Amino acid sequence: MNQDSILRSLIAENLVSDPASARGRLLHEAARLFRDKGYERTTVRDLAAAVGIQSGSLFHHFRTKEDILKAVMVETIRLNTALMQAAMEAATTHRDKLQALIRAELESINGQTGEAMAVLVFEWRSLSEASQAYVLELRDIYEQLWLDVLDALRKDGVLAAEPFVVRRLLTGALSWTVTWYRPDGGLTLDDLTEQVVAMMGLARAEN
Amino acid sequence: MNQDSILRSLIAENLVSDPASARGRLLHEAARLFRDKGYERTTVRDLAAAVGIQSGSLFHHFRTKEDILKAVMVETIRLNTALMQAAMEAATTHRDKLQALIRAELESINGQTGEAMAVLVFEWRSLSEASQAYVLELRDIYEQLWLDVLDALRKDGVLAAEPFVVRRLLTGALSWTVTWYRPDGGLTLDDLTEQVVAMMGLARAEN
DNA sequence: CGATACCAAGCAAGCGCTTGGTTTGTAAAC
DNA sequence: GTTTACAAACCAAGCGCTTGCTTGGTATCG
Repeated sequence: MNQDSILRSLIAENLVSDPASARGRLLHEAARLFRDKGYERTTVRDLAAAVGIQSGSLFHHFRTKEDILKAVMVETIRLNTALMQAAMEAATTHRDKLQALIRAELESINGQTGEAMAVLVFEWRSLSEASQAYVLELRDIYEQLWLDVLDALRKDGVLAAEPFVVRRLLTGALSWTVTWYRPDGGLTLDDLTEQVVAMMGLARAEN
Repeated sequence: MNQDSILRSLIAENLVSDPASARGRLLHEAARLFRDKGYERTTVRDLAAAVGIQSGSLFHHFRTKEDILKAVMVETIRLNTALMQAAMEAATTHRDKLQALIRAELESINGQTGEAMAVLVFEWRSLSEASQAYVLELRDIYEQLWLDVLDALRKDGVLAAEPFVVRRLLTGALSWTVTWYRPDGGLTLDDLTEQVVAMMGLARAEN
């Protein structure tokens, strides 16, 4: 399953919005605005203008402004969980599975869904507690993917640190790339993936 | 020079505010509120109430609300640059210098100045561009501390990845701890420092 | 004809900040 | 040692504007 077919099957199951639909376009623009200016600084008038409607008309599609933020986050997590799963299943060794996860997360953060992923990281506090709880549940699913692979590497003796600590350190390291990584800067995502693996002392040459 | 004497000499030079002064107390409360609720969600009425004055009286001490955010960030960077420098000078080998820097940054993020450091990380976009430029200048000073040490480790052959990439990955990994690390969770800051070093394949046993 | 998608207008609340005036601390003048 | 002078610190009130959201109505389309 490639990225596109994963997206299409999620749309078919009504788990994410079709980017071509009115709702999908709004969520895409919302992600961009929320990332660029932050959730609080983005007004419903900004959001409406971005898709060419009146501010009041937004509330025909979403009950509240916060619902828009929640939808951005929920759909992003759903898509990325599916992408991670696919990426990992394609790899064989534990080390390659980790590399595949790192690569996939970097792709999520710095690729097509980057705007939405940045929102997920930096606008967390703007969600109501109830919504946070719901999003956290979804998150746990793909966190487990990481922990399983890291546990295996630990048992292989190639990872010296605690898996759950490593995962959290990696979450920070990879999320943070959104603030500095630019694909046109002479460093490809593959390069960056290798750098992360190298920093962990897991570079291929040493294996 | 211990932490306290560093703080006192910065106060004497008027580079950071005395925590006991009106200004110092306000900045402390502001850091807490900004971290807990975010800059935008914190009103000048919240800030004033936190120090027991009327909202209008704030503007006797600061020209604008943004000036308060800027002051929190600037003073935090000044203090931490001084702390980093001191921590590093106390160590001898390159590896120990790196460990000292990691330990010092974790302390900054999760210790006394943690609230202000979290603001520095998460409220960056709320600063005007002019203020951002000014804060960035201050930041460069201590980023160079890191790069020098990482360069040396690279030349020693114990670090396989690019120093500037490693620094950015570490920035993310360490900053992110503010979202999950709790000192009462059975993991001390020393433990955490060792975990970071271990993740990089630089654990002492292997040296 | 009924549902869906939208517009035009505006409301109530909350926002950062200003204003004019009062209290408080300090130190020289008498 | 009281008086005078003055600035710093603060209050009470509220202004002008923006905010998220509502309302009542209209176009579009199967």
